[in-house]
Amino acid sequence: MELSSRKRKILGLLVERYIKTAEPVSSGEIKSLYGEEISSATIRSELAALEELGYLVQPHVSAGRIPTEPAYKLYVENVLAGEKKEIRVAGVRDYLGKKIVEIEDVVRNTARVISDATNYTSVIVIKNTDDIRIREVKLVEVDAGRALVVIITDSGVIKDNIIEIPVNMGSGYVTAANDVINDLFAGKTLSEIKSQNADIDGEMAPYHDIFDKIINLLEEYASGRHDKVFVEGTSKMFHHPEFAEISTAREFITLLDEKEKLGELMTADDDIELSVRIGKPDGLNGNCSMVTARYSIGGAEIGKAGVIGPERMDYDKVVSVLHYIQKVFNGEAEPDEKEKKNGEIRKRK
Amino acid sequence: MELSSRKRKILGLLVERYIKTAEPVSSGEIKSLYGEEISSATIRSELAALEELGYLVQPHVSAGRIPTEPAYKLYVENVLAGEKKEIRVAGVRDYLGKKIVEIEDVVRNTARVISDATNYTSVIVIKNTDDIRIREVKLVEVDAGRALVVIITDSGVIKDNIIEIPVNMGSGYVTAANDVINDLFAGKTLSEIKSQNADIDGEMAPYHDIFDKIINLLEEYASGRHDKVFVEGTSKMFHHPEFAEISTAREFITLLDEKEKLGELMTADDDIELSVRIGKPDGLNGNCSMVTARYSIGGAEIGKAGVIGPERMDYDKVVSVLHYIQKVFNGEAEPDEKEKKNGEIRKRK
DNA sequence: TGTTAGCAGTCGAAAGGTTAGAGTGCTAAC
DNA sequence: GTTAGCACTCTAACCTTTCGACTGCTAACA
Repeated sequence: MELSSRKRKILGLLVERYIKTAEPVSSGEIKSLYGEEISSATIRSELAALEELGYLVQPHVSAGRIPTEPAYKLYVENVLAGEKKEIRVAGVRDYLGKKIVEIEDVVRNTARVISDATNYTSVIVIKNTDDIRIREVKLVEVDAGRALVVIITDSGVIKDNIIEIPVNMGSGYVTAANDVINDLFAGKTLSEIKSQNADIDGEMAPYHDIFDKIINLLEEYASGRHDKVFVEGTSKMFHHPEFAEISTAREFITLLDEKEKLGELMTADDDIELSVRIGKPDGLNGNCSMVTARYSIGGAEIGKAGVIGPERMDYDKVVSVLHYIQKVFNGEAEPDEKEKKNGEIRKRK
Repeated sequence: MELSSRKRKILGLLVERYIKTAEPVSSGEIKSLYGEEISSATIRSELAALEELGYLVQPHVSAGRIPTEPAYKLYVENVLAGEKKEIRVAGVRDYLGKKIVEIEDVVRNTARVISDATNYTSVIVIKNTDDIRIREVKLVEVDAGRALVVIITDSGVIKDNIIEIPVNMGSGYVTAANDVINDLFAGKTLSEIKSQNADIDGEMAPYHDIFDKIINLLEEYASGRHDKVFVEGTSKMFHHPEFAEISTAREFITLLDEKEKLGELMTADDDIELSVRIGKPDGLNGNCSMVTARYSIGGAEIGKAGVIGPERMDYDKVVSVLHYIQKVFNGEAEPDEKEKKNGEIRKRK
């Protein structure tokens, strides 16, 4: 059912007001925000109607009204449909332009910037790419027909695996295999190696079996890896009155503490470029909301960045900030004046 | 001034009791804990004396007493001097024995185990080892006399550095330099490379200058890196009544949020094997304590693991747990029965 | 039919008052 | 030096009262 335009206006004002003050909004307040001349009694009857429709509730009879979940949803629809506010977040490029880059630092800094700009807790998930890079492979014969495999990758070590090897292949077989295999794997990513697969027949044939087994190990390893979750600005929650109650704060911190669960929550709406989830995203008990954005560097999707905060969240601001960060990472945002000067160098990435 | 043995006993009982209940302890309670026959009036006069000496305070006149900082310090001295409780923490070896190991996972798991075993928030710092491993060095001539250097290390990329190169060295000079330099650096750690320094005269001489410049870049990079800080079990703080007040909780979370500061705090007492700091460790306002232990793997010091909690902390348990973890990492702890079975394989690390 | 002023009614938050009980310090006796 | 006894203090919990913020309703008006 469509709302009358006056109802929509009143509801919009009320939501915005409540986002700002966190206090129930009275008919009088709306009257003074309304612009045109209108009596509070008229507003009261509209409010009563909106309450009937489920958009508002009263904490108690002698209080103003506060928005419900559907009201926020309606509000966010408008925010997303309208022009995005032009927000420029200072400091993002400072570290992106730096000469020395550690990926973790970039992520941590970005999370911090988002948190500082929005004043909410920010979460970034780096999706587990299963393209691991192999540094070294070692084969050690332990007894006839069995060899120990140790694989050193960029992110860790795969050890203590025994594989079967062909017997009766002569004394130098394992050391030879070690060299061949290591040549095939070292410095490459798993997908690069797999695409070589076709080429390794011919003289490599005797090692084909071992090759396959190691690929299996790597794939098992890749599937067991999990996304990395970064949280910044946890203490920001205390800036918002909904977390003044210790029990609410506890629930919130507990969620942030369970990184795996949090990661799943973040990556749930994976097909949506910019997703807003309002109220109890499954597993979150307090009335919280999450806004998450996919982000990619140079076209490749890296993961998700987002914000978690109270249902009464400044969606407009949060959406704008996340949108801006997205653009910066995609290289779409125009640089600031002062940045233009040394743009030539900075563009190299 | 030495305390009489009765005073010491009473103070010890009171501290232990308070650690358990978090409530002011009355003379009557101590009477019932005391063992021998003694009247509460006698205890009261002893308590009054201990208060005079600064070991106790009363929240108000009709309440029992709670220990002060000096009282905890005295108590901890006894804990550290006495035999460490034999604590065995389940699950530590589970992941240490795993076939697939990512360093971050080990750290995160360890932190989680410490937190779960102690019921406090746990912090682990991995000290920045300045022994970076270089994966690849690229030299690209940009114009006469200048080349762009890109260094790829295990932990990140050093880019956008322009160095001066000798002119008039012929057309192939930079590409040749690129190969030589890359051979010298790739796959080695910074300290390994530096120890090669002497050997690179002779035919390498023309590249010596570039070599030095790259070493400089790497050293600058190494000095700019910082320790990695892992926090687990933040929500555990809510299990303790001192954090029921929102302001205390906020201070605590804020500290945990500032990772750099936290890292500094953790690594402050770096010469002490197992350090206990009680009450306001500089920068911590709430009355908190930290217990930290150095830990090493295979002799090499890796960093620090510790626990942060209220001043009223179960020091005995925390010290025992950290001590046990230390032993496990040093390979000193005896394996459990069931672990002995597949010990041969597990010992390889 | 929609809008408005006026007014009675409701409810929470703040302030003040009372009570019960826990624990002390002091005193006097042993 | 130790102890029983007792008066005293102070908090936490509970009640009561008051104040004022808003509302819903009613009746009048355009």
